[in-house]
Amino acid sequence: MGRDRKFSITELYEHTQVLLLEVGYEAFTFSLLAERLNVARGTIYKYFDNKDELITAFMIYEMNQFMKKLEQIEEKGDFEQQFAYLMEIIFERTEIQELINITMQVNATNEKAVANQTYFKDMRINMYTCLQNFIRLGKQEGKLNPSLPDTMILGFIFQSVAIPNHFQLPREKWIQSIIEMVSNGIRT
Amino acid sequence: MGRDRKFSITELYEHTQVLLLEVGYEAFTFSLLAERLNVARGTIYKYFDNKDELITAFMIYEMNQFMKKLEQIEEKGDFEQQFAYLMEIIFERTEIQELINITMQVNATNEKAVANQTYFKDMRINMYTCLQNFIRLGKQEGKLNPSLPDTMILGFIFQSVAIPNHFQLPREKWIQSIIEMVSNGIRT
DNA sequence: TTAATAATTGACACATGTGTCACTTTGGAG
DNA sequence: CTCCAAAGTGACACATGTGTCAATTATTAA
Repeated sequence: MGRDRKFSITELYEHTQVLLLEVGYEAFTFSLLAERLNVARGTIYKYFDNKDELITAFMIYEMNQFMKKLEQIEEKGDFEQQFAYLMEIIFERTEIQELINITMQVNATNEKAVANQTYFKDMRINMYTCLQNFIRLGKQEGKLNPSLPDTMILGFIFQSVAIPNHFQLPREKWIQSIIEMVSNGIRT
Repeated sequence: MGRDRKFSITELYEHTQVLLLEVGYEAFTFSLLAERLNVARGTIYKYFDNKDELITAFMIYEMNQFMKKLEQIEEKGDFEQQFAYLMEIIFERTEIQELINITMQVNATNEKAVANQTYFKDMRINMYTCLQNFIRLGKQEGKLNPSLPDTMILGFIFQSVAIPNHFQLPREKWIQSIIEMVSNGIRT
């Protein structure tokens, strides 16, 4: 029994994402979020004790979505196909990298938030180790430079989506240039 | 006449930088800065009307420092020497990129801050155009991939310093890997 | 020593965010 | 229809940041 909810947790997460990208971690408030959800601020406290707990929980949700996609990489055949797939899902969610940076700003003190953050950090490690297979495959197939540390290769790939497009190149040209640079660098 | 100042603008900028990198844009306050400078908060208002004006002024100062170094690139001879020099000064000040991202968060309303921000954005454009010669030289010498847009190459170079070093590789190895990846990509 | 001047201080009034909680609303079970 | 539990509300007390300004302090020219 009990009355119907005015919003689902999924809806809450969606607005959280939009707001976080709009205003950043520090300026994100329960007041703002409540306004977007058309509920009283107090309502949100029924679900999350505070901002840090909410944001860390949101990021776990977000990372899970991404991991589901990421895990499919193993079914994609050889290195070339896996590489193409990885770039595809990264550019499908260019905001993930930014959200991760925002989440890194969280300095949790609340117990649940600390637990969430620890869990979230483990997920990042998991992501890297999950992709180690992909890197290893690339090196085995002689496609990746074996002298580069695996983690640096991964960091490089994920960082590349953050390259600014100040001069308003068409998105397709932008993506294509990045993939070319990640693959072969800037030199001839 | 008049009494001696308790701090110079340069000192103020130094503490501003440290604080901005420590706590980020939103959490940066005059209270915090005043504490670091061992003065009353009110004192800072004699020099800057508010946080946005201070941060934008600081970034102009910071960019000027960097530009002084950057402009020397033309005296460095051929493309290879210029490239080495550019990477050297970028890694000498890895924080510049982060500070630029922080400054991008400023949403100035105050008149002086808006003017500063406009000026700051012009400086970035200047930096890019100043480096266009460098890119052009590289392409002329047949060292840079001519199919890549100049601005993308520059964005790629500057973005690369932000690659995280989560797994604590020694700094030298980290820098060396980045330069290798920027130059030749991750593939063999 | 004193007057002029500039730097500094700290209290004040205001604004915004936080976490809590007694109270209200809603909807289904009986 | 009545009652209960879950969901939602909004006011309260508190905390922290902002911008201002009259008063205080330090320095030096005369």
